This record gives sequence, C-alpha cells and structure tokens, in this order.
Amino acid sequence: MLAAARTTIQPALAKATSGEPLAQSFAQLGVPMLYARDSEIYGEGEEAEFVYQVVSGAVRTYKILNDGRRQVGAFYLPGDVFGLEISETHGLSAEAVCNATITVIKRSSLWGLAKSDSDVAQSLWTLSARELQRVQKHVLLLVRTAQERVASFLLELADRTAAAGVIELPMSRQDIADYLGLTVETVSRTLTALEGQAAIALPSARRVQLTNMRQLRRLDS
Amino acid sequence: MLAAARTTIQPALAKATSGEPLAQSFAQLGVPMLYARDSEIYGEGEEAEFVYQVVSGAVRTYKILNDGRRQVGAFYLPGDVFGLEISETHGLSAEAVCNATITVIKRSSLWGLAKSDSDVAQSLWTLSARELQRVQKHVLLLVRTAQERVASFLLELADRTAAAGVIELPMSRQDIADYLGLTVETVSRTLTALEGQAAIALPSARRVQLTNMRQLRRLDS
DNA sequence: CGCAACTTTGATACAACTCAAAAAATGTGG
DNA sequence: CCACATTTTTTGAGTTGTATCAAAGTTGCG
Repeated sequence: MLAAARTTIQPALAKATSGEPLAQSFAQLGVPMLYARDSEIYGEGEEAEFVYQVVSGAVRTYKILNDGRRQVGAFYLPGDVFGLEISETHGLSAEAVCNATITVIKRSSLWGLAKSDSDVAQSLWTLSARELQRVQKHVLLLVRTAQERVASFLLELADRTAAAGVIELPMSRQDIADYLGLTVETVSRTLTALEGQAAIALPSARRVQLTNMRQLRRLDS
Repeated sequence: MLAAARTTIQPALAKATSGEPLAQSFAQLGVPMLYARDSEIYGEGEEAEFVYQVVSGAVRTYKILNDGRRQVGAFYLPGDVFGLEISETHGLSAEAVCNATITVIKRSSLWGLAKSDSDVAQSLWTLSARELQRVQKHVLLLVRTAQERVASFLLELADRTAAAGVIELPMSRQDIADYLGLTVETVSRTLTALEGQAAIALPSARRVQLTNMRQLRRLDS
C-alpha cells in the first residue's frame, strides 16, 4: 500500500461548474483545495463535516478489510459530488487517486441552503438516490465474471467521461482490481484478453480505446 | 424458478408495533395485507406508490440478471420497512419469501406526515441511510470466501431475529445462494462444513443453531 | 540516467461452479 | 392419515476461472 498522506493541501483557484443545481452552491460557498496523489481527504468514521465536489483529477472511497485487502467503493470524477452522508460520519475513507482539485463545502451550510432553496434540497435527495443506485449496481457487478466486470467498468467510465471512445484511466490496475473485487493480475490479463478480442485497444497502460462497443455492451448488458 | 403469483392478497388484522418512530404511522395509516409465499409485492421499474413494513414472514428484493441468474438484494424480516425509494420507481422487485403479513402505507401520506412531524421525517432519512449502509455491507460480503459469506449471513440474521443462538430460516438455500452470490450447492456444502467444524448445528435444514459464535465472528469480522 | 513503482506474463494451485444423482422434506389428493 | 409426486437439500465427481507466487518488462519520476 502507498505511503502518501496529507501533503499538498491548499486552496486553488475557484472554477464555476454549470448544469447541476448544486454546482452553483459549490462555486459560491465552496473552497477549492488541492490534494496530492494518494493523500487522504477524509477517514472512515470521521465526522462528515464537509461535502466535496471534484473539479479535476479523481477520488476513490475505500475500506480496508480485516484480512488487509482494500475494497474500493467508488471512483469520483470531475463534476461528481462525494462525502455527502446521511448519517453523521463517513462510512468509507476517501483519497485522491491523482493530484486533484476538489471544492469543499460545509455540510451545515449546504443543509441551511436546502431549507430555503428547494432546488438544493431536491439535489441532495437526488444525489443520495444516485449513490444508492450506484452501490446497488456495484453489487450486481461483483457477481459476474472478470471479463464482464472489466467491460462494465470501462463502459461506465466511458459514459461518465464521455470522451468518445477513448478513456484516460486516472487510477492504477490495483485501484481497478480493488473496485472490481479481482486481483491486479486478473485485471491486467482481462484487459489483454479484451485487446486480443479486438474489443479494446491499449495504446498505453493508462489509455483505453473502446474499439468494439457492441461487444463490450454484450458483456455488460 | 417458482410459479406462484398474486394469490392470497387480502387485508389482515392490524397489529401495532412499538419502538420505531414510523411504527405508529404504519399502525394507524397502514393496511395490513396477506401475501402468499412467492407472490409478487411489487416489480422492478413500477412506480413506488407504497411503502411496506413486514409484520410477519419475510420478504426478498431481487433483480434478474441478463444471464438468467437472480441476485437477491435484501431480506426483510418482521419490523423492517422496505420499498421506500428516493426515486419515483422501484429499483428491484419484491416477493414474499413465505406467507407474510405486510402493512402497506401510501408513500404520499407518509411524506405528508413527514412535513408536519419532524420525527417521521427523521425516520425516513434514517431508513434511507440504513439502506445505503446495508447495500455497502453487501458489497463487502461479495468479495469474501464462501465460508465468510455464509458465516456473515448467519450472524446478521441472528442479530436481527435475536432469538438467542437459534435461527429459523424463512428462505431456501437458493434464496441464500442468490443473496450471497454463490450456488445452492456451495451454500449447502459450506453449511455442512461449518457443522463439521462445530461452528453451527443443523437440527433441520431450516433451523440453524449457532454453537460457536466466536468462530463465526472470526470468519465474519 | 537510474531506481522504484507499476504492469504484464507465466506456471501452478485451489475455491467455487457444473453436472449428476441420492436423500430428505414438503405438500396433495385419495 | 397415508402414499405419492414434487420440491428442496445434500453429496459426489470432475472442470474451470481466478488467485497465488514468481519473474520479466515498462513506465515515470527524482
């Protein structure tokens, strides 16, 4: 596992995001911060004082199992909100996957806002609902074969980054493995296999080209 | 898969439950209904018009995967509330595991109540939070060994039914397998193995005695 | 440029799956 | 209430997908 720890944590330039109803709140009330690769954003069990929105980079939430393995709960990409807990404390830890800019907003100020602005309140519910759906999808992922898990993962990422056909992976094979409940070796072999089937191309380890969406979707479905 | 379908669905005698803040609402506004074994309570994608509370019996929520396999999302036991969606539709289907009495309440009336009674509103949030935690625990379950999954399952059930050391299983091996992401054979074999290790005793197929909590917890942890 | 981390590939082991059948439990009609 | 048909559970034998252990390539940072 990686050493890292709270290194470069400092305010960054604010950047307004549009579209989402919460985006404005983040732009106005949030403080943009820089997190270095592998630095902790919050720890499991800590009080959930803040809510976060990824501006650039990527974030993973995870839990360490008693046998030492790590289970990644989710990856959050630019635009995604995370750390919004219904309960008082964080259920998982959060770390920056790579150097990242993240807007931080006080949970209390967001809730205060929700009281007066029903759009914000609505957004909070929607986010909670989406999170639940995401975890439920994760359950379905974990009962499938390695190929299906990897294919689903790639498609999900493609959907979210929307960069037509080419994905830039911010996370390592180990990160992916811990998300999919597989080993690094299996993830690597599976990617190689998919490349062999011409479903994807791997110009470099961190770049994946989805060359045969049809086939990937058949694996996913 | 079982035939079944909407057979005996009829009002049953009301029964007040205490403790939970929502219990009173269910007792006052809810309509108790009888569902026959394997009958559908609601289907995936249907509008979430009602919220349910188990009075007696048990309920499973599930999804059918494209390869025909069934993934059980959760089991709900007496006292448990289910079908409370944040979104407008049900994400999973729900069926009675065995003949069950279930109190049904209009979602809209519950939400109306939440507006005036903040205790009820609080309960709704708490339930949503609990549901999310439950699904997250499920994710962690699915990346462990068969023995660990079965041990965890038994302990969870023991916690919830609280009948000191002896569990009456309302669900079949197939139900358990589909919940744990295993095959029936593996569940059966694992139970036999746990019996061999004197961690449990199986007086009958549907009755499990937890004879060595220590060992089960070591598997669970 | 060189070292450390990451990724890939190879060989082998093993846990869980599949297919098959026996054993036990459950429900049903006579 | 019993006898039979059906379903559920268990057990057995063999296969397979993924993990493990090991080592060779790659990449990228300092």
